[in-house]
Amino acid sequence: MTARVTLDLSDPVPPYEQIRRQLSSLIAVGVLEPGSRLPTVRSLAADLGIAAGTVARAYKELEQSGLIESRRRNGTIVVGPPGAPHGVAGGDAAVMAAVDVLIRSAREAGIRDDTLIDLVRGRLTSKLDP
Amino acid sequence: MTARVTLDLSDPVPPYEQIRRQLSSLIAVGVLEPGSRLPTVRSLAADLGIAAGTVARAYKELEQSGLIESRRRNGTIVVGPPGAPHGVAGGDAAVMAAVDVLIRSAREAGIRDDTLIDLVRGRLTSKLDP
DNA sequence: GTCTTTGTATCACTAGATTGATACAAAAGA
DNA sequence: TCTTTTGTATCAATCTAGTGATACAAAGAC
Repeated sequence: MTARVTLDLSDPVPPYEQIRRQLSSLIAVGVLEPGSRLPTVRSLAADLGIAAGTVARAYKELEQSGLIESRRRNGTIVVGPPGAPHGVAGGDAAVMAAVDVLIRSAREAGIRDDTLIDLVRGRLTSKLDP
Repeated sequence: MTARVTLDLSDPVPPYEQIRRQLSSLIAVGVLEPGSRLPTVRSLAADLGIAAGTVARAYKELEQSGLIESRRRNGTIVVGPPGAPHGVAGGDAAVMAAVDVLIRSAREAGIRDDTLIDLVRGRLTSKLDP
């Protein structure tokens, strides 16, 4: 249960952000279910060969996003995604399906992955007002 | 036609990246159609109050993504998105529709915007092998 | 052929981000 | 109550990315 997070030091994305992204999407996908315990900051740091503070930073940001919850001495557990607070598991399934549809149609249209991300981002921000 | 790009200096995202993202999504959405002329690096830089090299960097990355094409003395024009090279306008419309469906279902599920981006990213990378 | 307008390349400076180390704080358990 | 295990805070060192300035190069206009 340790090796679900990987680091690529040649990636320009900094380690704490790699950790954050991977855990975020694992939680969003449902691989990490609410109640799951994450490794302690020290153990994950040791596994990855980095400082504990780096893992702590990733955890902190995930907590601010409402995906996990850290308590001293108790460790860190998954509480999200916050979308289906009443156990409505269908919500996330619908989102996942929508993601897959999007990716398939984007690939068919020949849109690059980076461009697709930009597209979603742009659409998200432009949907704030209306 | 100049003010379609905005800078937010308080945003941690650097200026060149803000420019890149905005133009990328404008092109992907179709607001900037193939053949459109982008402002010159100097004029856009002057409008935004930044150095020309900063705009040039954004343009360079967009060119590497295949979205625009720069020629000396000729300026820079939109050539993409590369998805519908034969004028199949329906391709991008399908992608746009998929994006909207995704955003709507994510909002209904209460998923944060940042988390949604992470989710799409994670799904994109995990879809490389299979 | 010259001039002017465009993008391109380079380079040093600065500012900020990231990290690792260390010390601190809380909370559970013996 | 003492100890241990966890997360948290801090802080300085390093490193890298981003920028602005300047000079260069190509290509069309005249």
